[in-house]
Amino acid sequence: MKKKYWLMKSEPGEYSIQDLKESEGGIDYWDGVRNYQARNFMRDDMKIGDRVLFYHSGKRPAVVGTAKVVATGYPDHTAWDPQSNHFDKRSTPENPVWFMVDIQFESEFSRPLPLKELRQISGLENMMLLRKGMRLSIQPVTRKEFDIVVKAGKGKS
DNA sequence: GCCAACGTTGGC
DNA sequence: GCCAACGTTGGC
Repeated sequence: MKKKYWLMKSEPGEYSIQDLKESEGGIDYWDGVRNYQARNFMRDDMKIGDRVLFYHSGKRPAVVGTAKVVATGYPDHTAWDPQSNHFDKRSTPENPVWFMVDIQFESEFSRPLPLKELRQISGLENMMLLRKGMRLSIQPVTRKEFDIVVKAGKGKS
C-alpha cells in the first residue's frame, strides 16, 4: 500500500494544531466534516501511516505542521448528537452518513508557513490549495508538494 | 466586513 | 432534471 499525502484544514479557533498536540498521546479524531468529497477521502482513501499537512484557515492562513493518520475512517458520532453543532439528523448509528479518521500530532513548524509564501514557492504551482475557489477542507497532496512544504516549514525560524 | 466561489435545497 | 435562491467557506 503506497503512502498518501493530505492537507487538512481547520479554523484554529475551532481546533488548532496545539489542540492536537495537547490531546492524549497527540491523537484525536477529525470530526465535523460535512462535505461529501472530504468525507469520501476519510472513509475510503486515508490509510494508517498517511501523512498530513495541518492547515490553519482564517485570519492567518498557513500550514502549521504535520500529522499522520492512525485510524482509518469510522462513523462521526457527533452527527447523531443533538447537542453537537455538527448534528445531522440524517445520520444514525445504524446508517452513518459522516465519517472521520484519527490523526496523531507529528511536528509543528518553527513558524507558520503562510499561504502567501506558499504561492511563491516553486514546485507548488499546481497545489490544490492554491487554486482559485478551492474550499475543500481535506485535499490530496502529492509527495513532492508535501516534501517541499515540510522543507520550507522546517527551514523557518 | 466584503464578496466570489461553491455546495445544497427546493420549487417547478 | 433544471436552476434560482440560499447558506457557507475562506481569502482579502
